[in-house]
Amino acid sequence: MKVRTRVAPSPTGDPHVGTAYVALINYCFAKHHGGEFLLRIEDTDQVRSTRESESAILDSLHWLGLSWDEGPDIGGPHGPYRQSERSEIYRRYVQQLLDDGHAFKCFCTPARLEEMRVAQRASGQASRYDGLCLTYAPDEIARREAAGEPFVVRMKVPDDGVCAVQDERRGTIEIEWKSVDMQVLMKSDGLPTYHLANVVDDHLMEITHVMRGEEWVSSAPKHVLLYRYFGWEMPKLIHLPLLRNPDKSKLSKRKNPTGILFYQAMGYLPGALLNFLGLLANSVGEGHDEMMSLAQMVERFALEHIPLGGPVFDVAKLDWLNGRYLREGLDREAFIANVQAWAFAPERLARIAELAQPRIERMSDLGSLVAFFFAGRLPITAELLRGGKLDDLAMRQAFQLALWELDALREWKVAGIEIVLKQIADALGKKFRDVARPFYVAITGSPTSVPLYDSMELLGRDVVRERLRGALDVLGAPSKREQDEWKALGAQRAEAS
RNA sequence: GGCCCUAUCGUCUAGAGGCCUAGGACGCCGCCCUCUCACGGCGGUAACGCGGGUUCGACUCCCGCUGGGGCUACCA
Repeated sequence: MKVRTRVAPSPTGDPHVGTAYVALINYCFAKHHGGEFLLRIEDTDQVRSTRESESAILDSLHWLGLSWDEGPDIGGPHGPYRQSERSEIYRRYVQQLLDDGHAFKCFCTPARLEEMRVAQRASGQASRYDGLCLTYAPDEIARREAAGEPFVVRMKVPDDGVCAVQDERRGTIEIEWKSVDMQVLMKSDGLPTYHLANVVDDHLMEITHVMRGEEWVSSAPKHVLLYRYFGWEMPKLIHLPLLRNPDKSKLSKRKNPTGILFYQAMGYLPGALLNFLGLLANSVGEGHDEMMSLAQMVERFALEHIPLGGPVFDVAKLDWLNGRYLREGLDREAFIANVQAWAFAPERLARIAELAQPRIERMSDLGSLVAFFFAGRLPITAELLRGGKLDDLAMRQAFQLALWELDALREWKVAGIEIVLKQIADALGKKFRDVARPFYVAITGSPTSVPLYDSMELLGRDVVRERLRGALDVLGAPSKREQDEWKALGAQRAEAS
């Protein structure tokens, strides 16, 4: 049987290096065995999923040099490849489970469920649906449904015994059924949850090997059970380690740049980033050069060399590799072409020109005026930040608030950025003019520069986040306690507006 | 709190009972090259978390502890 793997990102934010990591492993494994690799979009979360995010993810993976045999952009024989377009399929399978008595309708309110969980936790129990709606007679269920009560569909889960999950890399993982929750399979909006959609799609798309993040280990029994209920053959399971921050916690943008777009903006070469992820995905044997192409990674790929412990994303090593790509991997022409594409892409250059042209008297003024567009972290000093009217506390609060609110921004555009910064001034009870100054310093490196919002938009969310974090570090990163207090500032603002 | 995963230099890792006085890569330090810097070359620093077993022998197998991580949603 032909090996078929997939990567199934959820389009709920900026493209993440973790997605690329999982995609790379799935790609290498499939291609190493002469199989197929496909991409599926898991956008069943209507609230958080966006089309912008989806295309950003696809673009990023393409930029890295990854390609797929089937996917939402290119189609294929098992489509559609976007879960939001497969609702009818899931509805049918949910109905089948209902008919077979493997699932049931649940009318419990969020409040009741919350109360139940609090009680369970207090008594040292695993959090698990207590089965109330399982006790209703058919006519009771029909009555509630007819009355228009919202409901979800949950899967039935055995009360006793253990579920043996077979992981091709980790061996057998045993989890007691009583610690497995009666998972919601279909939300009250009629859309499936991950668990149902994932199992149905993997089966229909003939996936043979599911290689996914370690965070899914604990819900694997639910998937095993669903395959059993449907009478389908289980694909092989391989749980991949999670990439980590230097402090070993799960890689997060709060602590580290996690966006593929960030590495793009910083001038890393796609091959270098992909190569680096490959180093974390599959150890290179001694005597082999660590610098390798995708084809070489495919060639050398071995399941048993996937690490089990979560590797720290070590930017220093990425930097070294990228340096080699820059000086060994490119001839003079290619180097120039890359620099041109990175720094002087036509639209970007046009925007920068628009900002700079009115503000210069000699073309030689250009360098210092717009240099910050072509830099990573800026060498900001506390003295420079302190030149305005805000004291350290106010500046730190402003930066921290900005970090939070800017992350929550759906669209990274001038308009949204402006609103966020103005609201921060309000929340702090300061004049916007005074609040703006430290932002100019943090973002552009100078209190006087080209317009701030445009600069921020052009720089991109990830680079802005890094610079704000850098400025905050210079003044002193807020303590846990300060952060808790400051969160209220943001909340008050939200209520007021 | 409950359940699960995991554990070799600061970091990524090799190691599948004797080949280990534990190897490689990044980082760091030193030397060389050199108009500076970088590159490059050479050398150095640095690890088997702890305690019990099993065995003639354990970094390698088993158990416990500890550390780290994940999950615990009508998010994925």
